[in-house]
Amino acid sequence: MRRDATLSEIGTSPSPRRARARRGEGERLRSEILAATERLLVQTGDLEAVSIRAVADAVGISPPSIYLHFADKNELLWAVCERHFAALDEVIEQAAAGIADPIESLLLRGRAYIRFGVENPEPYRILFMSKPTATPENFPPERILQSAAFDHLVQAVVRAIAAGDLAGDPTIVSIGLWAAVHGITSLFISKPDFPWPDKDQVIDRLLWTQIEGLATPKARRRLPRIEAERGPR
Amino acid sequence: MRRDATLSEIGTSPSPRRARARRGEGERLRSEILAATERLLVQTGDLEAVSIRAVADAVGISPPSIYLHFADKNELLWAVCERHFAALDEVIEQAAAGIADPIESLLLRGRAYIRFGVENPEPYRILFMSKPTATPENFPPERILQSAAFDHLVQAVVRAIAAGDLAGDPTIVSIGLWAAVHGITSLFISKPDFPWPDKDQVIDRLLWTQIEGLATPKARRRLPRIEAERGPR
DNA sequence: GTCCCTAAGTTAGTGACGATAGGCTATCGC
DNA sequence: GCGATAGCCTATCGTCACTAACTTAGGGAC
Repeated sequence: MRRDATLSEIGTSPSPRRARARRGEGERLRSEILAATERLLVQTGDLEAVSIRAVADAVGISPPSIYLHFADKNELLWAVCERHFAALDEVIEQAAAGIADPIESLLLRGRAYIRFGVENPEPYRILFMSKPTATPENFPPERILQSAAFDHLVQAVVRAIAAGDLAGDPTIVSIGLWAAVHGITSLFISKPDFPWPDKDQVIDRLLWTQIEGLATPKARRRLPRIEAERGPR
Repeated sequence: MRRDATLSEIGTSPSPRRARARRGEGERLRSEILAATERLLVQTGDLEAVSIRAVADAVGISPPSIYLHFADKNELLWAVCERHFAALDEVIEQAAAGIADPIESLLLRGRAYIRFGVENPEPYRILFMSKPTATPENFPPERILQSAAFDHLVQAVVRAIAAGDLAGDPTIVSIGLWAAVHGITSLFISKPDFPWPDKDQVIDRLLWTQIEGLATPKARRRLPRIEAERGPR
């Protein structure tokens, strides 16, 4: 629990005392703080290394200056992770781009989601595993529902339903898919030292189970072909 | 981030200075600390309210006395949550007790798991959503695999496979089921203010999707009957 | 009864943390 | 050249987990 990594030990240079911004350029500091925070968060891979003091030192300013641009530490962290949230949408869309088959699309989306989470554990943890009290007011939970990422998932499900491949309420189906991929992602993040069997095998089995469980009989007949193209069932 | 609830505000009486234990009864304090910590954790429902100072005050001792029995705060917290881990196994076994049908058993187990997690959010968070670095040495990740709870799940899956209802590797199937129920549980815990559709409906759809995705064609024919008895698909 | 050992705690303090109150200073319009 | 103010800083608070060193009370030996 005690902090055991001092600032110098985590590789941040001891702050060459940043030059003061010119008049009218006060907002420049805001983006410098954001950049430094993101760097600290991703490089150390440890939220605890991202203290207000550490960020201030990385930027080359005094700790209180951060509060000129962010109400508190949570707002700063969520401002950083909001970019990751947008990036999550992008990598998913990219993974599913050009895929006509609705079932294939959902499979590839799931793989991309899990991959992104595992590769960005600390942002993922803040976005989806933090305490409700830690979410600032400008990032209320309903923003997830209204987000591009969630909307794109629902749209993909709607297309699958329209094609006769899936049945049910699009929102509830989407939440189920989200829960499944979030479940394995968060377990991988929280228990990296768990004696996992082959992780790709675990992921594939989970995704195929979801898809097979959701698919209509008509779509189910198509699954072996998709499996042959896109990975094991 | 700043502490905003003082000790007096969370209902702990201001410590009547506990009587010193007699010789040879030093271990009594250990269980008193455990009990007080659990009470604080469950009553406040907030890990941040459980500080070493708060626990010490609740017991009626000075903070350093806790370190006579626990190496650090994490060890204390995990010692408390280990009981919850055992309790999780019990409620699941109780939920599935007397259920002969392997598929029905898995369904009821899933419901019990989710229910337990949602009803004990802070212990669940510590056990399954905390940082890897926060797990003390006497609770390594492989203990989950060796635990009664996980073993009982695998056994239930093995029985289902033996009955011809499921197919595949028992461990991987079990992990998939775990991931699914953990996913929705942890989302409910992290995002209580998310505009969820009816939560029971979400749970049922997720569980039925898993079961339908895992079931063999033979077992699949039995599902409508189970659905009629045990809740919607 | 008294001595002394040791179990069972305490007091005092360290350095980090998030956050706040209030002060200083360089720049820009005039 | 000068005042206003944007853009920061110094000093400090209260809390945190944790440690070092001290004290006190109980019980056996004599």
